[in-house]
Amino acid sequence: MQNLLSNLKITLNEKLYVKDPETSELGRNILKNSILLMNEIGFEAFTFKKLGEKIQSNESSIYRYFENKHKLLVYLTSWYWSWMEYRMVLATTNISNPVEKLEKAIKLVTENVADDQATPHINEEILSRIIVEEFAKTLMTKEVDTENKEGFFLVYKRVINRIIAIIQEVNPEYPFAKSLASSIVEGALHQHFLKNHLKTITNLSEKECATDFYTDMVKKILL
Amino acid sequence: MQNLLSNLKITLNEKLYVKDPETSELGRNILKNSILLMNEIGFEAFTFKKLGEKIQSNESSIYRYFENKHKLLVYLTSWYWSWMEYRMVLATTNISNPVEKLEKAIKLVTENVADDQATPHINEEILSRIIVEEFAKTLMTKEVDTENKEGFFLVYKRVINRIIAIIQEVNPEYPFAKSLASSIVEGALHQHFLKNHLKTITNLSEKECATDFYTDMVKKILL
DNA sequence: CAAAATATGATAGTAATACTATTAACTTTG
DNA sequence: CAAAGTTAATAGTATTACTATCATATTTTG
Repeated sequence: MQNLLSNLKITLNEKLYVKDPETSELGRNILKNSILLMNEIGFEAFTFKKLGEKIQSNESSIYRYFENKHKLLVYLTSWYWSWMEYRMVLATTNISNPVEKLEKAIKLVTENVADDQATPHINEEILSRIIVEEFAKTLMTKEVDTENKEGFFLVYKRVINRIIAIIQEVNPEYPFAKSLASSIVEGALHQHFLKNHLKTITNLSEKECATDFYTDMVKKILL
Repeated sequence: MQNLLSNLKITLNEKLYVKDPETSELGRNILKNSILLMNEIGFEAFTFKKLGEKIQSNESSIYRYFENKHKLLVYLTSWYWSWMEYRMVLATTNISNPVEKLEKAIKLVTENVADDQATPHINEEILSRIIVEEFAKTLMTKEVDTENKEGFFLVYKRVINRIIAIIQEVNPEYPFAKSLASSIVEGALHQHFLKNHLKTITNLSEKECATDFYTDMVKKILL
């Protein structure tokens, strides 16, 4: 899988950037360090000026890659969901049993993420923390409808649509396949957030992941 | 119920405000119009200056009630959850059958909200839209742990704890009561968000609410 | 009812943010 | 080697998120 991944370039919606950050050293440096800095200080306190200082480059150079920090966040989260989709395809193709397929897909979107060595400039473990803490902010803006039309959230929706398809394979009679799939993906992030910050209203503890909760849920609902 | 509510003053954590907005005409005006303005232009574009213009008052006067717009949002969302808790208590006390109790609680947190005439300065219908679009932002900050310790999210957690207790009454063997309860409350908001903006990944349509989806889910999981 | 306390309004000012524009230096490529 | 493109450095603007001060209006209370 590492070999496969190292040949795969994750290509994202061109509207997300001014200049493709994967095509230059500075661009990859922006990606790498924006993940680190955003994880350290949070999206609100994150600025291109601070990032410039961190990578010993200039604010204005970063603006040549991304229009603003919102689009950078959408880029990073799209990258994550694209990587997730790739792994989901790998994990579920050639598995004939739909239940097993669903279990694998759920495991992927609910478990704790480890760094994938195949992408040296992206630390997936840290990126997944940003997804837990900040992903909702990419959607919750007044521009969500415009940006949705421009395809900013296509990758995210594609991941959910794959899960919807598997749910329908498992039980074609179930009437809420879409809501169930989106609940699992969003809900898993939320449970991880709660385990980090509001521990009293989740059953997940310290290093536990949300897989058991959602696997149990899905089986009881669909089987 | 309207009579009961008109005698009930919703009292919130004193750390959320500088001066209690419920104690003056200007304060109530700030609450009323911050809900309207935030719904119109969204939390990011919302400023105390714009609110001042809207209510024909001064920016600096608003700062005498709230330190910043984040705390105002936490105040408004706490108000909402407090109102929700009150209605939940009313709807579930004296009902002996736990399943029926759970159904009523789920209905409350998943259905579309209508304005409650008992509170003239708060439009609950519009406030509920702000909850759907902005609530996650009250939690997703770098200060969440400090603010949680200061009790900013107590009301929200209390609503969830009431649902946890009912779930445990219905099925004491179920091992994920906490995660299920928090999933329902957060998930319902998210499904409403999707129905407004990303319609393809939810089964809810136009004016539909999330009650059927979650009632079905909970019954299959717990019974 | 007068003095004191409090609430509000108006204005000014500051530091930081989120950019845009310009110019210069350096690097790559045809 | 000249042209084109990339990056760095600097400066500048409008807006935001406040803080401080002072005047005035209103309310409280002794």
